Amino acid sequence: MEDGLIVVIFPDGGERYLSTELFADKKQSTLRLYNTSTREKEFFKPINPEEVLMHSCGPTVHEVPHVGNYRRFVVSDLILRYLEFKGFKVRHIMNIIDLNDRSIKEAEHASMDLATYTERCTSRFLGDIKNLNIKQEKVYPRASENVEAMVTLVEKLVARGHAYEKLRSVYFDISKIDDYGRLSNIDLKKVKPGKTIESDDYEKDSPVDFTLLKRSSLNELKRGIYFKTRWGNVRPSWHLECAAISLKYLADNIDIHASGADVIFPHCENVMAIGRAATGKRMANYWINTELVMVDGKKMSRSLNNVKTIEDLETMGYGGRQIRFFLLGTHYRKPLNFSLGALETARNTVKKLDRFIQRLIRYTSGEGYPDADQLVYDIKQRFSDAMDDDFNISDTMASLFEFIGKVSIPLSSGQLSSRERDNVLDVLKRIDAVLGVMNFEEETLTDDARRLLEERARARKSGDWKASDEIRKKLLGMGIETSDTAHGVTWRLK
RNA sequence: GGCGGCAUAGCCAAGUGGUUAAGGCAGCGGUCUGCAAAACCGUUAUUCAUCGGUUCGAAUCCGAUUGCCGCCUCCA
Repeated sequence: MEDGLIVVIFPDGGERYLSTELFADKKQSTLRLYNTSTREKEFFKPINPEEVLMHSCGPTVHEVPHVGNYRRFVVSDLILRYLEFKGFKVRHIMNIIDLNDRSIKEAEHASMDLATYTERCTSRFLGDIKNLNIKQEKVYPRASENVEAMVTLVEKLVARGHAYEKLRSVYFDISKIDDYGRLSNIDLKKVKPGKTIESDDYEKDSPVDFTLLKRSSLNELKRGIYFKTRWGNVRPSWHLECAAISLKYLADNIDIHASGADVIFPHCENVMAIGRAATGKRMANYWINTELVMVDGKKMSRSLNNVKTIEDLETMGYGGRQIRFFLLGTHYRKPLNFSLGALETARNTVKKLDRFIQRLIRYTSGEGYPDADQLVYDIKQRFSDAMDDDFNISDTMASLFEFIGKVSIPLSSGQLSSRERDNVLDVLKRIDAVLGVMNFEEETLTDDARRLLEERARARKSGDWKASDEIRKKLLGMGIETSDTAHGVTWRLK
């Protein structure tokens, strides 16, 4: 049989068999991704199963990126980590757009050299993604360092008749791309002309064509912001930068292109068009676009003056893990509302995870819990089922918290054996290799705190509640909470 | 105006044709405790924006209505 469906009915439901070799389909993964290009969930089939190629549109660094920007970086990170969890090796590239209209303008405002100016924002970006526990790449290709590849790409486009020069700027001719508009589902005949024309780009043959290379202005020439080409002194556009970097660092045809929902048109559409025109191939097979972060019902953006940076949130007392949890907590294709309440929820939830893990770490073993192995088996299964379904993060989290709830029973009663405890910790670590929100480091006390705890134990023994309460308050001031349980005094960091 | 999306408890959010509508946060009650805290147990939507239709059966499919959002321009 070449193709078709085999139905197997097991008397016990068959769950245990599904993860065995019997059902492992080597050719087709169980992961389904929503593809913007087809507007459907599709099974993920890598071009080369040995190495998945993925490109994420990186930040523009004319400003420090804000929380809204970081959502899609965190989502890219989740996808990357999950692919690795599934056993794929992934080559991932995130570009940094340090050469565009805005950064040139902002650098001038700040009376700074362009490179110095953008480097400030870039280093902030690199620090932020570290705080957000986003996997560090070896290299983040900068637009400014890859201009040669961009010019070569434009030469190719011109040679193939997909681009033309006009008054020392080079434009992309979209009329030669038969399926232009497919990604964004835009019918150019219906787009209102006049609305899409940039006022200074009148030289284009058609108002819908887009700029590849802009001739540098007199001011830019003076500041050294130009690149010598056969068409004149120019600088590259955003769409060209993104496409050229993807082609140079990855391949003509890659697996995943990840970006934001707000830039499907024109950006991703244009990147796709450039790739198609230059190579004749599909630039990427799967186009993933993360929805936006909203503030009071409006998109978080500089122009609406409602942005928050990671630093802002850290000043407000929220750490990287909490922010990551907040950004991850809602499915990537749904808008995410930013609010203090939502951050508070993230903080409390992360704390709940932390406490559970600390209890596991300190747990001293019991005689064993019959269901423990089954629970570990079930969470592995449910976790990957949920993530396989286009990264259904709500379902993923639900499975995680149900697991925690169920393990809490033998953990509280002291039944869990040390082997079972280790298995629980182990599966949590595997899950966190994807989620990146947990902390497995054992909490420790300072000598001072340890002494106070002992002092308080003595006070309690002698019934000196006043002294005991005072020490408790003191410890709380040091960030240590105490609990007096039937099995003795326990403590945790607040 | 064109294209697309969303509406489920106090808040956040799964579920997209069929046994009791996941999970988180917050709240409430209980166990424990000198009092707390934590932990554990229990509890919080006869109902899924509204109206109509299809169906034996609808949060889920279809139509209409209302409200909100995104893109088509800055921002990214």
